[in-house]
Amino acid sequence: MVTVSTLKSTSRGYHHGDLRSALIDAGMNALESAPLEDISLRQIAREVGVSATAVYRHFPDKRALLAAVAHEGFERLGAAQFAAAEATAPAMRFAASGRAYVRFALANPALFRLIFTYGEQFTDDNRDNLAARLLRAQTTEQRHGDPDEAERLSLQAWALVHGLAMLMLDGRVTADEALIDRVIDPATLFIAQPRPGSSNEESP
Amino acid sequence: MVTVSTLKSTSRGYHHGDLRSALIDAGMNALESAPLEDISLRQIAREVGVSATAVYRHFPDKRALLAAVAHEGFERLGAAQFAAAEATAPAMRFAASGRAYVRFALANPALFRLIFTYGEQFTDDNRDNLAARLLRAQTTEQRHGDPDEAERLSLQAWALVHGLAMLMLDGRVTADEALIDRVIDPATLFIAQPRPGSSNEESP
DNA sequence: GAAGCTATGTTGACGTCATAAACATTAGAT
DNA sequence: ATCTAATGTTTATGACGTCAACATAGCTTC
Repeated sequence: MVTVSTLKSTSRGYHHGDLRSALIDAGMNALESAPLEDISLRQIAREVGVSATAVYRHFPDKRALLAAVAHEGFERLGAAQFAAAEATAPAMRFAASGRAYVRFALANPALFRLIFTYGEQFTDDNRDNLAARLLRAQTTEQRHGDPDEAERLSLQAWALVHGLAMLMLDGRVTADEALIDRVIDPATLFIAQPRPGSSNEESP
Repeated sequence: MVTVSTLKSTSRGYHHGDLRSALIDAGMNALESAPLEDISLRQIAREVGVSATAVYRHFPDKRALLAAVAHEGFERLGAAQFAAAEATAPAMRFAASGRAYVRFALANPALFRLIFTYGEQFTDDNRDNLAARLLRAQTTEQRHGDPDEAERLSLQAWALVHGLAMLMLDGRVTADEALIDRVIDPATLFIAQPRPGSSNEESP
């Protein structure tokens, strides 16, 4: 998190050294103490000790700066999930990385919102990041290699944890650790395989 | 949606007649053609044909005006879910109201975001609105009256559809009707009752 | 080394925003 | 009819994102 620019910032001059990284760091810091809508380009520039317009040498606009912060945040989210999975027994890893997702959101509310609000759209280039690979691997294993079912499970699992995180951030659901465990419960969620002939069983 | 104030607005004088409702209507309209972050108090006032500061006679600040719009939006979301459930065979109603939730979000992206960003916090007074009652009734039926399990299912179902809606709005998942059906699939979601002793069955 | 080019900063300005204070108008009660 | 409270307007303040014009300094090339 501390970059070359941070070290250089005490020592002068007209030129900063690594302003781009410093701006991203400052943006990340700002998000830790203020909600997303209060983050201003001018404030970030002030933090770094540079004029507001200097930002435009490195980013086309405010949105692009925040998108860079979001990118870094997304990496951290993936890393947090990965670490949680690694620290858990294999059979529980899927649920563990889901819980890590929600906990990350609660620990970094503004950053989490930023990731999904100002985040870059997914393209073939960036779709395959750490978190996505982890999810894909886990769901493929859960579905014993069936790619369609793994795809479905991926979406269901992602939607579930993302929705829970959002509802908790927005105060619609109490942000409580026990509640996270209760919602992300492998025993009550996501039937291992669709029961044969069960697709239309719902109609009377 | 068209209120008295809208009708009176052509025949105006110094006083507006029903400015409060007119501002809410104008806010609702604005959200249909602009993203949430572009909505300004001044623009809404301009739309109604009144000075920006007149708003403060009816709302303490911009946030309060938007909260009023959010309140109205939440009612509409609940009504959309209710209508979808009514138009569906009883056994499919739970899934139908979930799909309606996601479709409402896709049809009203800015309003949907507003509802959960600027929405009032839940209190004992307002927690029990139309959507909440519907969800509670449906989950209680699905769990044959077990209140704990109904509570859990409520959260799981809400988180799932909310997450799916958000991911689609944010462009992380393609906003596709078929995909909604695939994710909200009663056959692969939410085991009817937790299987006895199945908590640790996840390991291969 | 000196000269020049280019990357990287700064200054100042513009239009917009939310909001506050002081003032104007009008609808209703007396 | 007059008074008063509710409801709008004008004007002003400070912050914002962004643009255009200008300043500085680090690097390359001789």
